[in-house]
Amino acid sequence: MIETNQLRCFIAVAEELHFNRAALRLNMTQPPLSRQIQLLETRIDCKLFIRTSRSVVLTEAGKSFLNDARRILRLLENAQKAAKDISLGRSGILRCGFTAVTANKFLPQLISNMKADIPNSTLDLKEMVSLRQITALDSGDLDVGLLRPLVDPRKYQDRLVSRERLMLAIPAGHPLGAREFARWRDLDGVDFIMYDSVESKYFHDLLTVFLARKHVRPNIVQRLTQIHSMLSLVRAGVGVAVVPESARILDVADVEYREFADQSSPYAELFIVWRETNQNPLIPIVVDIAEALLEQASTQPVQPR
Amino acid sequence: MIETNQLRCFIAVAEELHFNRAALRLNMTQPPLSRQIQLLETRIDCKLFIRTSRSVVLTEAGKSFLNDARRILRLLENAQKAAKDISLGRSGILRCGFTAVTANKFLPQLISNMKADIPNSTLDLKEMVSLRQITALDSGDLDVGLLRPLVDPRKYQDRLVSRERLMLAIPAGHPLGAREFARWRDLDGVDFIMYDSVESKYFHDLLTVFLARKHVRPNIVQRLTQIHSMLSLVRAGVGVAVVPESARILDVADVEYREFADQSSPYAELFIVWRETNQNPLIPIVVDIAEALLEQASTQPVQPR
DNA sequence: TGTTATTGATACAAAAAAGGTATTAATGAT
DNA sequence: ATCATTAATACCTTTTTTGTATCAATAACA
Repeated sequence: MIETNQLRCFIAVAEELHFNRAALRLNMTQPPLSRQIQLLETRIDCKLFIRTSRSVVLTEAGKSFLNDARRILRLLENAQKAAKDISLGRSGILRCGFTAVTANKFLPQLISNMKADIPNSTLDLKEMVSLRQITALDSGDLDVGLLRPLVDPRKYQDRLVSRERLMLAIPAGHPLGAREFARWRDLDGVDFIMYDSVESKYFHDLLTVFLARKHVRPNIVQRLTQIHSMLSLVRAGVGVAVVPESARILDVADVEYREFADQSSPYAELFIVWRETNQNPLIPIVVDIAEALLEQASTQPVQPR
Repeated sequence: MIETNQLRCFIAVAEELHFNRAALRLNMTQPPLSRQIQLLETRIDCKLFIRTSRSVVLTEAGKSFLNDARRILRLLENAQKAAKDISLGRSGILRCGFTAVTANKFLPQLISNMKADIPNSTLDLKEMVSLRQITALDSGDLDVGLLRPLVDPRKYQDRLVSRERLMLAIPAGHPLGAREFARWRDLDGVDFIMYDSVESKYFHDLLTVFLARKHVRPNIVQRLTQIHSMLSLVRAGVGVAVVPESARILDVADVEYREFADQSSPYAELFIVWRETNQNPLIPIVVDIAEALLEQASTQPVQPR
């Protein structure tokens, strides 16, 4: 069976294309190196180098194997480091799902706080819609998810980690900008850019329910998924939109924001969710960090740049 | 440094959670297995198992390392297999130059036979004129070339892979279409579409030499490079042309073809060419396949669609 | 509570593998 | 034709791994 030492020998020779220099680099002499390479070649049962007594070149098979050998050694080092870090309780890898909206404000903060508190930890981030995150939690592809509230509490633990006000986004100079605070009833009949009912189900439902309760019927001119696209249309004067506060970070020119005066205005909530059975020691740590962010956020509102 | 053998030992113990059973599975005795695991633990510098003298359990670090160890061994096996496959020519990349005319008939057959015989192989096709292919073979940019005979036999290996008759292409209703077989002498003074002397040097020289020997002087009204363009002009009634049999595949409407009665009529030959020093294991295989196509072709002439 | 059976660790000798030195064989350069 | 370079081979030494015998710890059971 192939040993990693042979991989190291092979990589050295492949990089130097010279047995003597390679041996020097490996702190050994040339003959045993030659034999290690021969051994390797008999084990995988194919020539890796073409040697004339004057030069050494990689075969096609050798090139392929060089790639793989490098990758394998890299993986081995990572595995080693990961195991040690875990044993020191210091870190490890946390696979974390997130939804596109999260990326605006919450995620950057989470990442930087994670780095500060647990320097050796790795957040393995994967963007996926809330529902997909749930299945990934089940299959073990994710350790935690950052998603909108739609979770079956029997199987999952969750904590609220972000709670943002919704704001009115209007093009500069729009009549609704005259007031310092927006009023919901003013949206009645106004050209309005709405969330897609499938792709952005959470925001769609949130707004639809709230508008219906307020008996306000804006004139929906477009349905979109990406908040960024919505703001572009707002800027173009297609209509107004209601977006979470963190959308300000996108910093779209010529778009202004107004808070709603009405204190009953809905919040967009974000939860961190994980399976109770998942033993990853980073989970309680990241949950703490994420919860701490909620408190920070409530005292320090988003400012436009 | 960690050796793959230690990974195998570790996986066995992690799966059996029992040193004796694991040792049995590894065809060894328990004491050396214990020491291998200890060695592994000192090398990655963390405990992988919690052993009471009665039971063995994985630590968190051990669980992480088990995942990685399995993945690494799997990768190693795949790497081994991939390298061997390439060396056997069961997979890999063959960079193959071809001339535009080749693409009509020969190349599609070659590609489909390659796919059938060596499913994992990739033909990396690059269209270039014969001369350019030669320089590309020298520089190592190509493994094989499909080109017209103009090769210095000292540096290259070559094999004939295609041999086609030239045919007369005429617009429907042209007087020369009256006969079932064309005669070269009938071309004397006839409006004729000729090959470009530079870009289509091979066909140009072939025809020029042959016509001169027959003392036939057609009236050359146009010089072109692309056979397809020539046939378009034939169709438009600009003149007649002499094209390789495989041009029929282009299936230009209102153009008819006549074989030459004269058995001495020239052939258009195609060779597969490679450098003897090129070790790509796919070369002998593709050469075989290409040669086999010649035999097929000689018994099965091109039919118009 | 004492005995036994089970199980991983340790000690030491034997075997295998890897490494080192000296030399050979092949070949490009002079 | 000779020399220099370079990978392979032969042979010996050192290191590593393995196996046998045994120990130490402990759970099971009488």
